[in-house]
Amino acid sequence: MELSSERSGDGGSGLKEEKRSEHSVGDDDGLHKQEIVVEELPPVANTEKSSILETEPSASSSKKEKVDDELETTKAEMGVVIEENERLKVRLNKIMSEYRTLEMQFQDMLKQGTTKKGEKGNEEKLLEESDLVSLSLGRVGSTNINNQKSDEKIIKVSKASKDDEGELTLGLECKFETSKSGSPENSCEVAKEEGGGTQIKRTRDTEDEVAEQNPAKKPRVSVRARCDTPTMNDGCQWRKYGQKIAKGNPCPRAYYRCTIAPSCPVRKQVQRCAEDLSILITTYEGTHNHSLPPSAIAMASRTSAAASMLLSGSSSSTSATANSLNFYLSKPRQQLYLSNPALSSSSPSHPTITLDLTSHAPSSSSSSPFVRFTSGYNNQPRYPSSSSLSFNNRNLNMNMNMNMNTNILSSVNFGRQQVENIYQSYMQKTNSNTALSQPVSVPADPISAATKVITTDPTFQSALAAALTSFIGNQGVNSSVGESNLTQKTKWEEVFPPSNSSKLNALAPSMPNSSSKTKSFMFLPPSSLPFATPKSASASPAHNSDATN
DNA sequence: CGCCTTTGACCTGCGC
DNA sequence: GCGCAGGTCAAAGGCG
Repeated sequence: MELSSERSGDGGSGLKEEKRSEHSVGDDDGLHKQEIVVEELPPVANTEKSSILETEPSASSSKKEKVDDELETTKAEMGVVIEENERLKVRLNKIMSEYRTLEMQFQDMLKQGTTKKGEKGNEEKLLEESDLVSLSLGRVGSTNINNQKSDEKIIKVSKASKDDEGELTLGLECKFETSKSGSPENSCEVAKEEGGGTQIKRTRDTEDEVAEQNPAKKPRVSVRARCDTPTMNDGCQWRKYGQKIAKGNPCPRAYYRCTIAPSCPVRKQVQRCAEDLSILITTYEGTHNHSLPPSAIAMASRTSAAASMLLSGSSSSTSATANSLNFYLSKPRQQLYLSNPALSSSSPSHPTITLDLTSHAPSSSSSSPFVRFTSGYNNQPRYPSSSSLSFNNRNLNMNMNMNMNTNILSSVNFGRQQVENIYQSYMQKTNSNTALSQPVSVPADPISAATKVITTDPTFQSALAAALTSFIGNQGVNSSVGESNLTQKTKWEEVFPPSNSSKLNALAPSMPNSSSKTKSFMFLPPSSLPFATPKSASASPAHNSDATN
């Protein structure tokens, strides 16, 4: 959405095409998609043949032989496709069986957790949560309060995955239309049903419309990154139009406007973190109304996706309690990562999502690694509008090009087993490729090992980010992602080859064909961080006085 | 000369 | 209503 309308248009049509093909068959998994190809091929071949025969009844024998040859070739190709189809069937069955196993294990874990928590006090509850290395998406506390309910939701999701329209139904229903007539922007319709309760529907044609509806809640995306240069090079051209000393931060805040197009409404604020001057906090606001240079696309898609996520989470007043996402992959003492006060206080009326690409989160007192992001308007009395995506490595480049349906997220939980599976998949891949690198010692505890890898290996971080993103970004609204889909698949398979990715796929029960259906996700190698380059000022010709601070 | 940064003034929203 | 803080405007000056 922050991307150009061109991109939106392209991606949108791509999405639509795929959806159409799904609908035409009424199945939502890759297996049947394959079958589409297989089943549709013969008629085509027959048609060709018959038409040739009919139009040229007096064709020479050589021509007939040619046709026969073509027929043979087609048959051979069909055979290959059928074989491939069979292989995919087997693989899918394996994935499904693994998923069911994992689901059972996870439910057992939840039950055990409920039992234990019933016996322990509040303080121990925190420890319990901490011990559960999980990627939990949902209301903060909801997993504690109502595990039974989340169990039901998970089951609903898995059931929904088998429904015809490729949408999540039953407990969750999500529908994304990439474009509507007259609007290059995306439309998002989210229907949520909680325990047979009311449905919340939301349609968003444009971000501006949302802004009109909630003028005080212009979404913003804030990026925290270590950067020595005055500004991050995000590929765009900016013009400084103001500077202010913000309260609570001695470093001045600089205001920039996008100058690629005169009418572009996108603005950004750049400010050094008061606590750590090496950290640059860049806050983006608005949507580009022009095409972006390639170097800017990555960041734009990232921020726009984060904004979209934020928007999708701010869809309604009730979502304030429902849109909290909480990934944590550590032993956090605090569920929430509180954004930097200097940042968050900048705009209490703006929902802000923070992509934290710094090594250490300011509020993370322990050395315990974490891969966590939180989103939501609640749970943070002081900074009610801020959310954060926080990763424990500066090199982690996770394209947050995802548009989360937080209603889905609220019913998704990753368990320890899943993390282990991710890790093991990663390790398999790593070990298969370690001929060129040093072997990785595998600690006895997979969680410890995973933790170690998370904190040390950007590749795995990217992979994990991919896992999370594919999980939560499946319902892509941002049409720009159509373009990035290939990238995603490629990178994903690099990290988790088909043989190893089954377990990961099993993590996405509601998205049986997540790898091919995921639209809203792209991740880039760490080296492609657009703002990490030493010459980042080239596209941001700012000479901020804050650099002297 | 055009584009950019700087910087003080002004506007606006919010809390008291 | 007032004050504060964030955000924006626009004139002035610098730079290539």
